[in-house]
Amino acid sequence: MRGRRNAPPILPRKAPRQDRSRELVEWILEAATRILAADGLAGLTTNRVAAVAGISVGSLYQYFPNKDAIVVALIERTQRGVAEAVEAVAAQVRDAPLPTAIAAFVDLALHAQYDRSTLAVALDHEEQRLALHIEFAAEQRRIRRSVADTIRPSLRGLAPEAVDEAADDLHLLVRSMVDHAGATGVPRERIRPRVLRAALGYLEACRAEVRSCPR
Amino acid sequence: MRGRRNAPPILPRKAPRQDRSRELVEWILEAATRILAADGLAGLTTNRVAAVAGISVGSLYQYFPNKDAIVVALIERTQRGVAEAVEAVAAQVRDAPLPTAIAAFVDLALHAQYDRSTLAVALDHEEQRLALHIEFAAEQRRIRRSVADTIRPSLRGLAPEAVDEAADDLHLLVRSMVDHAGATGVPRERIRPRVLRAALGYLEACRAEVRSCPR
DNA sequence: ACCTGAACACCGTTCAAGT
DNA sequence: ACCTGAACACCGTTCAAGT
Repeated sequence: MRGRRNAPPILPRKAPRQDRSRELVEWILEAATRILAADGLAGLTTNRVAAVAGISVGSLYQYFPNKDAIVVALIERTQRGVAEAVEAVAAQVRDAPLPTAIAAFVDLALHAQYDRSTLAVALDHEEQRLALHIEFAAEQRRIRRSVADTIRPSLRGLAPEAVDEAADDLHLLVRSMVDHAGATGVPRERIRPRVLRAALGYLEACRAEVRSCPR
Repeated sequence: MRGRRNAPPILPRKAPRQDRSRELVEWILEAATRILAADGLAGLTTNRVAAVAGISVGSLYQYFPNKDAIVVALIERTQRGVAEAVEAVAAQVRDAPLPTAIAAFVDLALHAQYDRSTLAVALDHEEQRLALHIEFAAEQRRIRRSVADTIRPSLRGLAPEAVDEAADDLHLLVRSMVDHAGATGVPRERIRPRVLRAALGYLEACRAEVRSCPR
């Protein structure tokens, strides 16, 4: 477990119980969102967030222990949206053949990568950096479950944990390829077949393994 | 081509032609290496680098236009080592069957991820951030060529550019899975078979494509 | 009890002054 | 021509002073 030592407190300082507090947190996140969308990470300073939110820096620090905590909160919010989208796709392709279902997931990833704002791109990078210090486990599990449910019928005979692992691998594989393509300027229609090949190839390899040593 | 606008000058300010200059650059990089190894990215400040290198900050800025340029230089140096290792492996498995060859590449990646210093981990993260502003193209091409040479015999009938793409995909896929496993604490022997499955599955999917529509 | 914002510590970068 | 390091601008974070 590398990189987990000395983890600074990154979570929100206190759960905003009162309405006013909740509102304040909302203002802060809204301000951060607007700044990120306009100027990216370079423009995001705590003083600017406070100014745009219409409060003082001191107040900001009452709700977030440091700057990263603001970014983490935004990432969590974004990830919730991603998890919901994945669940929606999973529901839609419940009875579709595997290649169709996988294609739907891949297209969702492509959409997320190619049709999105500076904001989302900036958050994506921070997510990778912060992932070493904090776990975005809850949303990760929702995504895993949706993918696992989708591929399970095709992997009959595989241990449940193996299906979960396959779902995680598939998720990572698709996301890595799509992210990298987007970052290096490979056009969407050029990367799509390659991602599909990787995803379906991986699943086919899993099936071959089941066939060769069934349980 | 996202993220390439406003690219600040990140390359070394001047090629150190004289011996003394070359020595200075060497001192700077050595100091940076030592600091990164000891304290990670958080400890890397230009003033500290200068102090450890035994020069003044001003001199440092004569050879590197900014802090990132130092990190980029270190990354390039590291990548040269990686490219050499890949080439060595490729030469070793030249006549081995495909699964053996792929396993050798995967083991190289596993070794790089699991048996390395704080320094390498820190550089890895910076590489992903800086990749948006600068291309580490030369070493990338060397790696691509080695992998492409290795898989080409198994992909007879595929267009040359398609083989290169497959090599890039394979590289990315292996590296992403291994990096992620290392970062989340998945033990090496648990991730190994999954990476092999992904890599070989992808290649098998490529071969299936060739068979279904030969040229 | 909570908000304010000047102040602190620190960092990347510059540039007038030296040699 | 090249090096030096104080100084500048700026940023994250704190805390004494207010209400």
